[in-house]
Amino acid sequence: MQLEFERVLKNNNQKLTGQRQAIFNLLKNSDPQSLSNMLKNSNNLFDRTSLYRTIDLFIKLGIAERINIGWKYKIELSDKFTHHHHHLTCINCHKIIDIPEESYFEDYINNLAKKNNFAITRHQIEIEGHCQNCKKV
Amino acid sequence: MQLEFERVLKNNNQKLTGQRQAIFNLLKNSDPQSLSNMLKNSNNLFDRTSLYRTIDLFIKLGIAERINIGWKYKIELSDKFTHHHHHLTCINCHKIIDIPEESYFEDYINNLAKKNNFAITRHQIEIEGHCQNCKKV
DNA sequence: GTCGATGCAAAATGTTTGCAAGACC
DNA sequence: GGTCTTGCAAACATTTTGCATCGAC
Repeated sequence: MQLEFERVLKNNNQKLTGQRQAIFNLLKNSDPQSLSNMLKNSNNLFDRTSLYRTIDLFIKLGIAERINIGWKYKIELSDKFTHHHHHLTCINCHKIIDIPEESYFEDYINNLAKKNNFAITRHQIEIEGHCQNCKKV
Repeated sequence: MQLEFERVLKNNNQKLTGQRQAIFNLLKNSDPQSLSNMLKNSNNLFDRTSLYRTIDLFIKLGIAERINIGWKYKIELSDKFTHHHHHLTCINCHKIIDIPEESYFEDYINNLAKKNNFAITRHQIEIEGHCQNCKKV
């Protein structure tokens, strides 16, 4: 995981700086996070500006992904570092449930692309609703 | 379409004001739009604040939907006023291609929700890549 | 006439930019 | 040491809030 991170940076002629490492560490083993949350947890290891620039870089290099949740978005490590998956988002408690990718989705989406003569670089399925707990209310 | 709009407002004890009508008109028969774009086209019929408040209301009432596109988002009328569909977004020319929903995919997602004890209110599939034209480049 | 919706101003929040100083290779 | 990255400050963009006024029902 750490090695893969270093490899991706090197392959793209990008330096491994303390800030980039700190941001990567925050994302590692964590639920998807908002930028403001990451800033709070920065421990002064990086500046707001660097965070924006680094997240931008991580997304370009495919290290991280942006997932949209209602009006907001959060960041998580990409499939390279986890496994390809999608999300069920609870609109009440904001819990995010990972759902594993199933080939059924892939096939469906690839088919769709072919029909439309479209070259996919990324896809995202977001499902919103109420989780088990919040349904009761 | 206009009637359905009025019906939804009335059912929810919401007033049909000039501003809400103007914003609805902007969304009608249009590609998904950003809020800033809608403001530009407001013709001084509504204020920025009202736009935010109205879009918020429209989304709560299921009149409009927010679709996320990379770092930004746009607004379009909901399925009630069009047909349920998803989007292929070209990351080069930013063209948005509508793709119709297919029932077997619905079924699949509903199943997924049942397995996770989750009550779906909305789902969205966003696919990014290069469209037919931009593939050539 | 009542009550909720609006516009305005201003604050809060989120994001980007220019540039000098610092850190990685 | 050269060059890319960073932090800072400040600009810019986006969204929210309080409050007095207005308008739909």
